[in-house]
Amino acid sequence: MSTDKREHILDTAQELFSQHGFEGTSVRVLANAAGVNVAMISYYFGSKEKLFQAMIERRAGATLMTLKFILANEADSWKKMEMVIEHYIDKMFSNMSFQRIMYRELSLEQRNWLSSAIIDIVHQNFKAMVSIIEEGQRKKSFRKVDPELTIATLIGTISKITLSSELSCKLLGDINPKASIGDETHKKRIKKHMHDLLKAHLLIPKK
Amino acid sequence: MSTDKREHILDTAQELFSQHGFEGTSVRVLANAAGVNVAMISYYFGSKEKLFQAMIERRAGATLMTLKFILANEADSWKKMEMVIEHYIDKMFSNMSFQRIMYRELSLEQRNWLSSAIIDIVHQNFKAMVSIIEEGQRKKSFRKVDPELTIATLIGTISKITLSSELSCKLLGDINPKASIGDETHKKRIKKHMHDLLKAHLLIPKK
DNA sequence: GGAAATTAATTAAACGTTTGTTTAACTTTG
DNA sequence: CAAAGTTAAACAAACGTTTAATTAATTTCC
Repeated sequence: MSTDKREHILDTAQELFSQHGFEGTSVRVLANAAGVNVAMISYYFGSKEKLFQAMIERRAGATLMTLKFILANEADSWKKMEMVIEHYIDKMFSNMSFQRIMYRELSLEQRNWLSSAIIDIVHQNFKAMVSIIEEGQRKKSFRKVDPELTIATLIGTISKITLSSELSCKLLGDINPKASIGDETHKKRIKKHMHDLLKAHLLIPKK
Repeated sequence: MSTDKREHILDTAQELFSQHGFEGTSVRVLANAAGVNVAMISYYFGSKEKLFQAMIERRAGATLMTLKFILANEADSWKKMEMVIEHYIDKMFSNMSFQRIMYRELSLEQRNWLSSAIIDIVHQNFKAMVSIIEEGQRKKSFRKVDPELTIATLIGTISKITLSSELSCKLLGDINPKASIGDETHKKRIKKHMHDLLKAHLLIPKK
């Protein structure tokens, strides 16, 4: 079984699931888009649901590694936080279709076995980020903010923008609709906003 | 046609669409859950899709009125902002199932006619909130923050938490899983966080 | 005011599609 | 020449919707 073709089916599936949802994507349309016979999906993956699982598992967990690397760093807490902002926004923007699928799946109460798996991954990332804030608070360089909700703000703001390009473009006052979201200008703007926001929120102002 | 029964079908639809999505909810299951015959859905609403539209239109636009009321207030900008935080969080928590459907729909590229309608509503709310920040900046009581992204943070943080109760409970370190999210303790905690966050972000610290 | 006529509401069954999956025959590959 | 890959066709089950028959409610008329 050629790995290329398998990967190509997974790529197509990710794109279509992101656009139309799992239930909204038929295996026939999917196979057509990937340029393979319908039977190949069962042949390669066993079933549509197992294809979905394979697609998730391919990408999941990739974020955690970089986070642990940042965490192990010698830098002070705010420097770490800056690195997390930078890294997390890059990650989200380069993985938009996958992020959409993941968060949509979490908001559904179908396929609970999958939700639990996703929650585990998200939870690990979340804890890693929270620990940076807690460290900063122990070192008295961060204020006594709500650590969990502060991270929820970071993640929530970014996924809000990532989730619907069409909406975001309109809200952020953009002219050209589809193309622009996720481009460098936007990314920079969001990075600056998150940086300013968390700086004002976390850092104790110097006298 | 009894309005009660129509409303009851819409209630059931909202609950099931919220849990399993539009494509994931069959008209038979829906009719069964509502305790009516399958044919009644076509009879009352014309089609499954028109039922969906009716369900959206029933709730949409309700937020805007209160916002305009706050906007027309005599209070200073920060007071207005505090009112928005209070009102918006209450609204989101009392309408969780509907919010899930709305944001899920926005992240899909199905039914574009509906997405546009939803975007219009969200956009109006969004603009109203942005205008408060811009007013505060004109009056020199708010800092030169990014107005659009600041509102995106407010909305994003809350919908992040509203979207998946299961995840939120785990992330916010809760013991009992389903029941607690959306209760008063949580709501207060989120309100305090948003209040502190936006205060630090928006207000110019006194010398 | 009550029987008759008319309209509205409700039902079970059937409709034609589309769904995900499997089969069996065929082709390519090592 | 056996194993793996690929195909079109067929599978049963589920889908949204419609039909035709029946019951309930409302209106009409004397």
